[in-house]
Amino acid sequence: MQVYRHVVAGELTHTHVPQDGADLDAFMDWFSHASYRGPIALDTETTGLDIYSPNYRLRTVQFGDRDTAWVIHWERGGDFVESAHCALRNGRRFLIHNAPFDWAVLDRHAGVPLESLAPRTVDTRILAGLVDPRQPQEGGRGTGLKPLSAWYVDPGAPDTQGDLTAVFRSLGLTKATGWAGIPLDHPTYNLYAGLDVILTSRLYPALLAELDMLCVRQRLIDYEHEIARICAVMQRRGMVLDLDYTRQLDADLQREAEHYAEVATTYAVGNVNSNAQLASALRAMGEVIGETAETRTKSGAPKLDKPVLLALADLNKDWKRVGLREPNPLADAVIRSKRAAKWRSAYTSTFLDVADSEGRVHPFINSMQARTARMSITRPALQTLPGDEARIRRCLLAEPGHVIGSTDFQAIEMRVLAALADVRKMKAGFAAGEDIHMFTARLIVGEETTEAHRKQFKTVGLGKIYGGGIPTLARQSGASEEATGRAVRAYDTVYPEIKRMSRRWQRQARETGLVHLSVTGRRLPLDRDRMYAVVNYACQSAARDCLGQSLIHMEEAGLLPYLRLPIHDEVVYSAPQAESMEIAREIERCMTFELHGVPITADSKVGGRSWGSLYGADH
DNA sequence: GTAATCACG
DNA sequence: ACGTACGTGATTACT
Repeated sequence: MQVYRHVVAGELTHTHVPQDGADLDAFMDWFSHASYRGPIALDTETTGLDIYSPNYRLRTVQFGDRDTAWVIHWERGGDFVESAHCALRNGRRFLIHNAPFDWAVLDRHAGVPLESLAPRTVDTRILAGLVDPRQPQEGGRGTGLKPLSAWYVDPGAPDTQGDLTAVFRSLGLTKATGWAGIPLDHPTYNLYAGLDVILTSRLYPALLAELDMLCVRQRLIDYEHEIARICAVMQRRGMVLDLDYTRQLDADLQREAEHYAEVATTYAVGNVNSNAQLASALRAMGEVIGETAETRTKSGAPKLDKPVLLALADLNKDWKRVGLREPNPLADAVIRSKRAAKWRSAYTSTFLDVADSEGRVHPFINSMQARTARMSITRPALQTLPGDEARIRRCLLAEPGHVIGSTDFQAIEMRVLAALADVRKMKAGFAAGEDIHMFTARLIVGEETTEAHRKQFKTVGLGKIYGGGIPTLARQSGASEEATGRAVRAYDTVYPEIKRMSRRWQRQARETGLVHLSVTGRRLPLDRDRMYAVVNYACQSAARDCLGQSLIHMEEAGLLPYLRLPIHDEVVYSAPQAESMEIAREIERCMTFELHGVPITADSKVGGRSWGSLYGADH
């Protein structure tokens, strides 16, 4: 038996690394008596993050409590696999920090279905996020194992991941190759593998005590674990990639990027991503850029973003000729080259990189990422695919014989605002089934309300949710500050409860440590200099919890196998063509309920085989 | 690492 | 006292 000793918070800990059958028997003996010591921490070390690539390997599985860890070398196969497998399947409850990752690894590479593991998992990352969702750079304690261990367990706890990258370098490996290349018996690798479970184990009682002290309800903790599990099922299912189309588009975009980059070089811009080169070249052509404060960035450089370049190229935001000026050919070439290169690197190339051997992408869904617990999707970032044309979304398909559907909440944040701030007239509008922005416009303008009025008050409503001021709203809408000011004052007159509730929430937060307690009991920390953001946080998090509750309804209704992605106020799914309308109706039903007397409603679109069929020119 | 940029709700 | 646009992921240039 290899044993490593390490002092954690002044106490000696032991990390055991079994070398033979007798050592594994000792592990099983420890494991079978571990029930006296509460839930066991569980972790894995693997060859990297590309869980779905064909040469991915599970290297070790670690188990531990507050002073003892066992690092089982899964990679050695035979009895090592047998022992770890036996422990994993024995029905015991486990603590995992960031469980969705280990669920996915163990489901795919250890034959432990997430249906078996997830219901007996407590995720310490979820617990930490319910205490304080902020990252260290936002003034929080973070939700990573390292910052949390430093806060709750031992300020001197090693940065097990960070320190290992230094070890990788000393072995001639990199961050990318180290996890796969480090020898299985490397002492630091094994010690740190063990420390991860020891730290997780020690985090647990500290977080439980904190949650208890803060009166965070168990119902919320359970709810988040269910949502995490549902999202893990969606990740495991993944989404079909149209490989031929994606390869073709990737090549087309590469040609497009290179062609326009070539054009840019004829204007002395050798690198279209260098704004310094671009600024001097545009000035040499006689263009006026960065002359006023508004046309410069924070650091004083001339602003050269998409709106600026589109205007120079005489294009509107739909990339159509305006006819206001002679198009600047350099600006035109640079935006086209940059867009093609970005679409390729962010989308098509990533799709091809992360696809599994069957051509499916399995995006990582972080079910409580933002401060408001909004979800995020990465590898690839499927929440941020271009919506103005369908080319990128066409890469993603429904299953064979299925079609893509999308059901979204209708104006969810406005409804949530009406419900939470108890906005009397707004609630009446929703209760009457009205289009809320038209309803508002009619309340203020009267009979002669036009589509332009609707648009104006929609902007004001969005401004209320974001906490925007008159100058920002005016800039957004293009209207004058006078007109915008009048519209905002009229809005405040018909819906006075919003401002009142904002002040009340801010006052309450000042009395309770700058934390707003959401309608679901979630703790939303506020920044002292941005207290006005409480309205946004309350609405955004309540809207997120509406989606979370809907996902739970959908699972209960047997719809989880169809679900593919949660996108803030929308779910995307793949449904058998013949039943697609019925499934869409069922999903709508799962997204329909009341919140404080305000109807929350949903609306579906059902398309063809590709996600792109719901977007752009195809639609 | 920070800033700038661009993609989304 | 007043007013403040919110939340993400990803890439690239530059220090």
